[in-house]
Amino acid sequence: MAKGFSLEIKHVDKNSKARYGILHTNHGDVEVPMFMPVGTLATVKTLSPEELKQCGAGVILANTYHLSLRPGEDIVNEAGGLHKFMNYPGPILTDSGGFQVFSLADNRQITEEGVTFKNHLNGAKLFISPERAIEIEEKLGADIAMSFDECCPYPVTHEYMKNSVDRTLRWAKRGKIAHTKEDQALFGIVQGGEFKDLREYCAKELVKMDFDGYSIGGTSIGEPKDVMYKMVGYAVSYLPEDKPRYLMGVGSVDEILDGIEKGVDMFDCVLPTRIARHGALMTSKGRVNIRDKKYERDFTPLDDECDCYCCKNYTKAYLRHLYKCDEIFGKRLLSIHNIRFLIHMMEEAREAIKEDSFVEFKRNFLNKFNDERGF
RNA sequence: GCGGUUGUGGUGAAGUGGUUAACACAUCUGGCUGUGAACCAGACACUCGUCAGUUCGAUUCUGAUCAACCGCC
Repeated sequence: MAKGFSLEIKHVDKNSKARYGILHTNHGDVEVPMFMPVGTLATVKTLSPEELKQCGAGVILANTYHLSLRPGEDIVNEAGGLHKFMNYPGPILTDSGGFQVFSLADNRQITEEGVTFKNHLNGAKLFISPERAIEIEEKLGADIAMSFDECCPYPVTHEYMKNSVDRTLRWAKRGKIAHTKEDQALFGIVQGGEFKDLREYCAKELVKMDFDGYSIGGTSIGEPKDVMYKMVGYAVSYLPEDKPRYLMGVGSVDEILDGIEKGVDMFDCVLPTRIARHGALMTSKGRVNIRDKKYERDFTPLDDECDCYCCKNYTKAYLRHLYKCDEIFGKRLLSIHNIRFLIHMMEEAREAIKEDSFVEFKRNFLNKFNDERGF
C-alpha cells in the first residue's frame, strides 16, 4: 500500500451497493463517490486551480502520454512534479496512456513487450511499455498512477479479449514490479469487455497482485448503455471492499448514478468540459444547448438550482451571446457550470448514501433531469 | 450627358444552353464519454437585378431597362 494513501469507507447504502467514504491522499482528503475533472495537458481546459476549488473539485486527472510528448516528463520533474508545475494543491491522478494508444495513435503494433505506434503530433515512432509508463508517471509525480493496459475496441471476440486480458494482466504485474515510488498509489485496470467470465478473471487476478485501487476500463467506447452497465456490474462484484473503485471515462449523469449504485467510488470524464466548450450544458432539468435561438432573450440563469459562479451571476442570453461570438470567457463560464453541476450531484449523492436513500435520490434526479430532454 | 465594368442566397463568391446552382462564412438544429477537438454532422437560393426576345429548353445567348462602381466631358 502506498504511503499516505487509503480509503476509509464510512457508510454503505442499505438499499444498494453505493458507498460513502473518504479517500486519504498526500495532497488532502477527498470524499467519495466523486467526479474528477480531466486536465490532460496539466490544465483543466479554461479553468484555473482556484476555479476548480470553487467548483468543489478534489482529484483531477492528467495524462502520461500527452505530458511525455509535451513538455516531457523530465521538465515536469525538474519543475518539482505536476502539483508544483501546474499549481494544483489537491490530489492528481495520471492516466497511463493505454487508452490514448487505443484512441488516437496511428499504426499501433501491440507486442508482448509493449506498444509501438506513431504519435499524434508529428507521427514520430513511439514505444510505450508498462515499465516506460510507470517511469513517466513516477516523474510526473501524481498521487495516483494507472497501470498500462490494452483497451480493446468494441466488439471483439471472446478469444481476442481473453488474449488481451492476459496481456493486460502480465503488463499490470510488470508495472507493479517497476513501480517504486512509495508515496504514489498504483491502480490496476479491469478489462474483459462484455464477457462476464473475463471481467471476473481479470478482476480476481488483479486483486491477487494487491493494487492500491482498481479501475474498470474498456467502457464508453461505443457499446450500448445496457452493455456498459453489465460490464460495470461484473467487474465491481469481484473487487475488494476496502480499495477504491474507479470507472474510467464515465461520463454522463445516468451512467455515473448507475455506477455509484453498483459501488463505484471515482469517475472521470471529458464530457462536461468538452461539451461545455461546444455549448451544451447539464442542468437539473436536463440538457441545454446554449446556442439555441430560444435563449436569445432569456435573462434567467442557466440552472436556477445551481450555485456555481456562472449561474449566480450570468444569464442565458449573455452566455449565448458569448458563445455566438466565440468568446473564451463563455467557454470558461460554461465549463465552470458543467464541472460544478456534476460535483454538486456527487455531493447530493453522498448525502443520500449517508441517509440510505440513494436509490430514491437517483430516481428523482433522473426523473427531473430527463423531464425536458434526455442526455 | 457620353463611354466602360458589374449585377447569382444574410455575406464573400464559383458555375453551366437541359432533371439536385460548387465552395466558404453567417444563421438554424443535432452530437460529443480514461480530450490531436473554439470540433463533427445535418438544414438553409419556390431560384441566378427587372422586362422582353431567340430556343424544344435560359441563370447561362440577344435587346431594352434599372442599379452600383469607374473613367471622360
